[in-house]
Amino acid sequence: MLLTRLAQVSRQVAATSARSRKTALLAELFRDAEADDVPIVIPYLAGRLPQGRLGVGWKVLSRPVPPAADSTLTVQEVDALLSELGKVSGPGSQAERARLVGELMGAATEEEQRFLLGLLTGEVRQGALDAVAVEGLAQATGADPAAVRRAVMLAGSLQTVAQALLAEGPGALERFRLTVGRPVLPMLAHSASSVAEAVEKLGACAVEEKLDGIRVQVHRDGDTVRVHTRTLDDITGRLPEVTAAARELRGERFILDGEVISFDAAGRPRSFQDTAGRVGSRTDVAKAAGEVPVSPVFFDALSVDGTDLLDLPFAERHARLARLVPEPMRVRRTVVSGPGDLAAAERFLAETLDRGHEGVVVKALDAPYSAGRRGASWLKVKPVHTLDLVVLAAEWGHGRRTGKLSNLHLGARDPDGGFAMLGKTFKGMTDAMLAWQTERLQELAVEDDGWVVRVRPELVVEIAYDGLQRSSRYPAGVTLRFARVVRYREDKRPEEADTVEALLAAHPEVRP
DNA sequence: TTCCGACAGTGGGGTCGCAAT
DNA sequence: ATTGCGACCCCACTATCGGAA
Repeated sequence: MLLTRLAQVSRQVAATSARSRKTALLAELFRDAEADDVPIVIPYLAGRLPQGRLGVGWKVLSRPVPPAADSTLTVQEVDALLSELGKVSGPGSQAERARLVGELMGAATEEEQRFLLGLLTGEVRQGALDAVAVEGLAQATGADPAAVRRAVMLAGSLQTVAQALLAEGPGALERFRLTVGRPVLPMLAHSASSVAEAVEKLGACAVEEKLDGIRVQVHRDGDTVRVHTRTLDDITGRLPEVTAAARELRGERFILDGEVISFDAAGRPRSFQDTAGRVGSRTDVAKAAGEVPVSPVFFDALSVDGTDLLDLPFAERHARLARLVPEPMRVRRTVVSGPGDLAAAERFLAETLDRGHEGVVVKALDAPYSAGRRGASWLKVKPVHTLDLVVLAAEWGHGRRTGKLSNLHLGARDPDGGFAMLGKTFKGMTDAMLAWQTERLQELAVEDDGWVVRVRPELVVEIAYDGLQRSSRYPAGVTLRFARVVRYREDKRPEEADTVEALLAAHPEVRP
């Protein structure tokens, strides 16, 4: 199949807002794909490369290459070249990657270049990713969409399911069952603003501590243990403690879901930055493990001794987990019967925060494990802090925010009477707020370099955030975690904004 | 007819590893 | 030795579509 066909469909998909139309366009393309093209066409139209990321970013891609006049590239040729690109390493590799990218782009028409650019940066922006591709695949093969979705979650891969489905038809879906050793997409949580709201929604539920570490899925089959992240990357080699812990358990075959986190000598959780740095270390794992040891803490069991537990209610899955995993290796929890039992849930949250954790996850006791979904039956509750900060500058937005001032630079008052930048945010704004702030900030503008618009520090904005973290980038030595706009405070003057000093005093556990 | 679940988009900060300087 | 880039951890929030209620 020619690349131009994919580029055209991608453009058409982007041009329509109706999901049903997007699905139909993808289905038509998938039907036409030859068997050899399927493993390439499917991921491409889901906005991903089958090879994963290739070490090519904006630096290389921003160099313009004159487009070809005619469409001659086949998807096979593109795939072969990108596979080659992925193998390049060592001295001179940046130049070699740039050369290969230049070769590819030079053979592509303007429309094809745009499509390839989206694929290589992971930003196709066609309003359709995996979920719409799955729907299109079901339509193309006449399979039940829910069955296809489930197979994709269990296989952890759209491409594998697509190949089987297009080659063999809907019967092939049977093959994709939960298998020890093959990672499945993990279940995710929604947010709730309070424990009361969460318990009200869920009724009988477990309230579990939420650890601020790295999500892991641990598979053990006899002596073989594999550890995967939320995106199913294999990180077994970086976490010898987890492998050892899994081997100690009194079960030969299982899949467990949990979090990896580092505790200090006093048993308090280390900061997310410390845990993440440890888990990210690959070159000298033994040294990293000596300095920042990590522990697995589990909260769910997907499979035990060959039995698939996914469709069992959480209460039963947890009972199996408790039989397999001793207490210190399980998340602390309390079970409440419903809104009448709210006090117990609130008390548990307070204790969890006292122990230094992030918050809690409230889970319905009767819910199955919804692999790959952001199920409404898990609700996380974290305390939210707010500050009144001053807008120092704003950046012009992209995509649907083109022409709008979007990303705000936020400052707190510093001791010299000026403002210290604490970070940026683009979150929390409605379209109306975007329009309003674009107008208002341009009135305050003192400089516009086409990217950042600096403004007189006069506009006060209320910002919600999850906590402070160390920063080497910002002048106060700290930055806000997950900052988002709550509302503008036109009733406040910049002299009334919060100070760096007060912020640091509110978070004694973080020292710049 | 209205409501709500699921998705995609719009980007944030830190840290590590690697190659270039 | 330092710097810059890319990958990958963590993530919040809004708009929109289309099926459920």
